[in-house]
Amino acid sequence: MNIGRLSGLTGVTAKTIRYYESIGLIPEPPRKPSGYRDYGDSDVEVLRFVSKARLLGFPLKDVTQLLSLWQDRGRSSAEVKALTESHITDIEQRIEELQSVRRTLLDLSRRCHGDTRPDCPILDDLAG
Amino acid sequence: MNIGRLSGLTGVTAKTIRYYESIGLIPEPPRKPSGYRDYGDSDVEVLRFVSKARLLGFPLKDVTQLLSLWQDRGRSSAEVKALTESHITDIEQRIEELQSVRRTLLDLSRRCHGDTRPDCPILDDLAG
DNA sequence: GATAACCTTCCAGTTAAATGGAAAGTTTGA
DNA sequence: TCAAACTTTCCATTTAACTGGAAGGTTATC
Repeated sequence: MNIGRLSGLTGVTAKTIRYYESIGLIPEPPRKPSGYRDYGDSDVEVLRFVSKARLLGFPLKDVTQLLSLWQDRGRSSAEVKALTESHITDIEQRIEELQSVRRTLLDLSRRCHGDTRPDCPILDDLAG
Repeated sequence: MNIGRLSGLTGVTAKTIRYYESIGLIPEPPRKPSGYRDYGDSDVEVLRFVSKARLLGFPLKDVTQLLSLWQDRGRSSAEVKALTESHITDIEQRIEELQSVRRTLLDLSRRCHGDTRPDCPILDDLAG
């Protein structure tokens, strides 16, 4: 199938599919005599796998590893789990940073009148 | 004072100070005969303000606005609060996205044996 | 008077993950 | 047959906020 069809079946744009190929994330497909890329059904699976992993926030570097683990019959699930846990840790770190900032901002915001007067604890804090 | 001193007093690198000047976030200071930038005490305050706002995750676009509100005696605190609340909303959105992903990953990870066997619900999910 | 430690500008590169667009070839459908 | 729709490669741009580095001028210290 053409790249457009693969794109339609996976929700990944043709542009992005070529990009994934260019960075070695997915293999180069065979070409038709015209030079058009010629994908098979298994490419649909691969690209869906990639797309799902991206939706779960795995960076492309991790996706590469996940893909190769997926295709490695001799893998240990421990490897996959380790990768995932490390990703979870990253996410939790980011969440905590955001929550800390959020608490500070909520506190400042709560104490700000939010009316026509210029007095503002938010600015006071930034200036302090 | 020289840019290095301003940097030392604020924790913002000289490189970044020049960058802030280049994008119009902070004003161009006068120059000494040598061409060196010559900052005053008020520049320390301004840069500390910027630095604090950045630590609270305000994008530079917002920092520009906050700075000008700070320097506007006729401001209404409502403007500052609105900016802050909009930023809080962004942060909450990001937190929720991360939490949703986190829940999914935790669930998958919990169900993964994490041993030498290849079976892995994480890969199954990505492939499914 | 030398040498280190500053400072200057300017241009390019970083990160991550795509996205935009031009110019040209191919296929499909009326 | 002709035009629309698709595909190709290649190069550049996007976002945000810096950071690196070269080449050269200035100031402070020994």
